[in-house]
Amino acid sequence: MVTHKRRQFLLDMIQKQPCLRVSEMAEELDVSEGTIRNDLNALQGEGLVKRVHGGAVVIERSAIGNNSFFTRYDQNLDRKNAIAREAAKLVSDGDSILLDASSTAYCLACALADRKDLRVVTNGFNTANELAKNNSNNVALIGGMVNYSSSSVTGLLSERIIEDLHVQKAFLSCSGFSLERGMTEVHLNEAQLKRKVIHITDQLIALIDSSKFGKEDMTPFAKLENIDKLFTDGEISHEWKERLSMAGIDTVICHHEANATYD
Amino acid sequence: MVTHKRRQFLLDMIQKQPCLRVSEMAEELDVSEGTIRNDLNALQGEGLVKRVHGGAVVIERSAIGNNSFFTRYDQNLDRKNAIAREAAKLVSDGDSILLDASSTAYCLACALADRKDLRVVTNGFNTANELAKNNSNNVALIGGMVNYSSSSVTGLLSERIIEDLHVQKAFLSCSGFSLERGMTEVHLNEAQLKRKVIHITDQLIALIDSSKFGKEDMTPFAKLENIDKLFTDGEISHEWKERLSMAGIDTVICHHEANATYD
DNA sequence: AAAGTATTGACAAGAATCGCAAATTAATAT
DNA sequence: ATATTAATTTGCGATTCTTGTCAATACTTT
Repeated sequence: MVTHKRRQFLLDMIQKQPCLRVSEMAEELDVSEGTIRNDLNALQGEGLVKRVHGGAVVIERSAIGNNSFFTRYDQNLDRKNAIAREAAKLVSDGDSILLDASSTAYCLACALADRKDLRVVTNGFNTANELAKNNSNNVALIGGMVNYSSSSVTGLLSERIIEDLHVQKAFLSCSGFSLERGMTEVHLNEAQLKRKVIHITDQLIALIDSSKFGKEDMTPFAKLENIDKLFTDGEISHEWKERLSMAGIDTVICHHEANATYD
Repeated sequence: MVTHKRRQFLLDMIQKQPCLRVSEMAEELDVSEGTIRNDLNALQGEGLVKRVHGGAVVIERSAIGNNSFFTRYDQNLDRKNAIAREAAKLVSDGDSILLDASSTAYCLACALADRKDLRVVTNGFNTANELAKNNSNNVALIGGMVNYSSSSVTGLLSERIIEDLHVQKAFLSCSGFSLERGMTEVHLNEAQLKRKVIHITDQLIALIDSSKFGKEDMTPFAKLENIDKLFTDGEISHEWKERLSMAGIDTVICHHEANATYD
């Protein structure tokens, strides 16, 4: 309770005066610097601020669309950020990568803010926009039919373009995952696009938060053997951990460092 | 934080006064020149500035702050809305139309909110998003390289896709207009895209607010005889009204509230 | 063209800050 | 009252930032 209040207060402080040192905040609130650091990291986990050396800055939410993308984005944000943080380690300056239109991929895009000279292909508006903020990056948005609710494009135009591209790493999410059918997707269009992606990437990296395991949706697009690396979060069950291991899938479990706050 | 804040501040300084020496900045901010150099190099790494001997210049003035699309959008909003309101009358349910990424086209998109079953092609994020809110519409976003500052896509991908499409009406804006060179555009990419558009549309409808008349920018993309109809606002000078009339251009003057006058 | 001045990147020393993990304290449940 | 869990503090090695120095490079002036 006290901690929650303090964090709200911190948010206010940062908003009003964005050049505070950790030490100043610690003194102001009469707690140790370590606590402030914990708070700042927790707030970062919730996607409310971005840490910078010496403090934190408020995050300005992308201008495009106050639609349902961000409601999806808010769900399980900590898990997604944990996954994004780990997955980001696979990307170096100058890499060519592909991201889908999922909110997890958007988190990854945010986590790549300090990379340079990336060549990015994506079909997500917000992801494209986020990465295009950095002028050294080269961001290609795949064309196609616009889906307002997911802020993405799919369809024939997209698929034909994809065929002519090639990337080192493709980061794909899915709406369901099972050992039998691999990665599955609710929407046919999305799945078709992702199928094509598999053919034009050196590595397929799956970003699958723990809630997706055991669900099977309409359209499968990637079998287990297509997956080069799988990132998931710490909430995954022991059973599934076991199964993935047995299936020989290179799995990374991403724990979020900052514990969830409660009211 | 101090360092992040300082770098933001540096960006501002450079933007406002692009020929500052490192030594001046160092004194102004009360840090060593080495620090300024580090900052400048870091900002260059983020693709925000380009180093030059003695200082740095901004890469793209507009890309620094928040998404500049909406700052452009706010300028002369009345005029744009007047134009959009009139131009919208040309569009009926079920039409296939093309809109560019300009803020005027975005106004038009907003004015088309109550149309149904439109088939739309555009290269502007916000325009696409606005029209895709209506589920009965079919909105295609042209793929290509993302330009953050204008929230649009251009480039080779876009151009190839355009060639395979066809629309009844294309609504294009421009950054300059003269009788000799017709519609001109500051950015080469934009102009190239628009040139292609002319070939795949039955009608070209020009949306040109009065501030553009008499300006000539780098790249021409449409001659007078390409223009089927021209919409502008009431602030246009008598001279230009005369000239357009003499040139035989079908012009519509759009007044803020009252009805438009037709010549 | 040569001399003179300014600016540069690179490096190293020192300071500030960071993340991590273990220890301590507070809160809550048994 | 005691055990358990969450929150905070503390200490320490690692990292990042700042600054000053210095040789190399780029501009200016003569």
